[in-house]
Amino acid sequence: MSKLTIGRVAQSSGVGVETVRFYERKGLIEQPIAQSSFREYPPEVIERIQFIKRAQELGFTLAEVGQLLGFADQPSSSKKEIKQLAGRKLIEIRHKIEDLQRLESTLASLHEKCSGRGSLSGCPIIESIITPDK
Amino acid sequence: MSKLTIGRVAQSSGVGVETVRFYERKGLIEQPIAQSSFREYPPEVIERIQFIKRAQELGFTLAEVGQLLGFADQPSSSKKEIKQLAGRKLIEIRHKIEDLQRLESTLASLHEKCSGRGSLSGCPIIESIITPDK
DNA sequence: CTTGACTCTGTACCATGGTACGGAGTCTAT
DNA sequence: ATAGACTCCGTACCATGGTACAGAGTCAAG
Repeated sequence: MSKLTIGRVAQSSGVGVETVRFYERKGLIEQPIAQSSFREYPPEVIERIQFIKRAQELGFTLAEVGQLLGFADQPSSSKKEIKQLAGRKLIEIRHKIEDLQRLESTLASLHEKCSGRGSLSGCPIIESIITPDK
Repeated sequence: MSKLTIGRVAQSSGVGVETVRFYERKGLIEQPIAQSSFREYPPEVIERIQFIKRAQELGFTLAEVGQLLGFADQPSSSKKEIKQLAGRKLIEIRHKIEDLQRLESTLASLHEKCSGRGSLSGCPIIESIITPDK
């Protein structure tokens, strides 16, 4: 039942004090009802912040983390909603990978073609930017 | 020798008027010396803007496009510098791909594991965010 | 009872790549 | 000569995920 100050919460969860307030403004953590004039957090808020951090690592934006938390907060939520959210994110990530792979192969072949010696004239990288063949 | 107004330049190169001025502020295109009180562009500026757009498509930031243009503008530049810039970008892109691939496999296995049916309890996606096993 | 550490609110700022707008000036065609 | 289209500059705004700071208030220890 020991209530935590924002500073302790921040330190325990590995973020800055400003970040905790930022998450509060974004609606990711509820502003606690305090007896005193300072915020008083229950210890669970630390796990909540770590949830946010890990969801971000999985590629979710803060807005999406908000949805995940919303589902997690409602006992009536269903796995279906979570699965759909994860599915959409998965598709997004796969698209991003494909885009980057195309980019990589274009840039890699240019990089390989460029001798790296001599003046600029005839540099395949510059040439291809000037006159793309796609 | 026909000088172009900013509106024509924007239209011909497929960007907005504000974007042309934005690129000027960023030093990507030089502010033209005008006889009149309006900017007067040589036709070459259209290719320059298209160069910017294509370099962006290759994954270069505007700051890097600025470097590329700086090299391209100096006849004394060497292929070496360009090749180095492209090489760094290539490494960056490959790192990004690897990060996303790790993400993809984590999320894909969670997505697969989740039945998508029933209440939230035991949803592997939520569970894994709460208790990551890595 | 005062000092120092902490917290409060509100706002501004960072990068990135633009977009939008107000109010004034200018240019062109009729 | 005047309407309408265009341009000027400076500044503010968009999203994203925070970070920083000013000036005031609060709290605990000595």
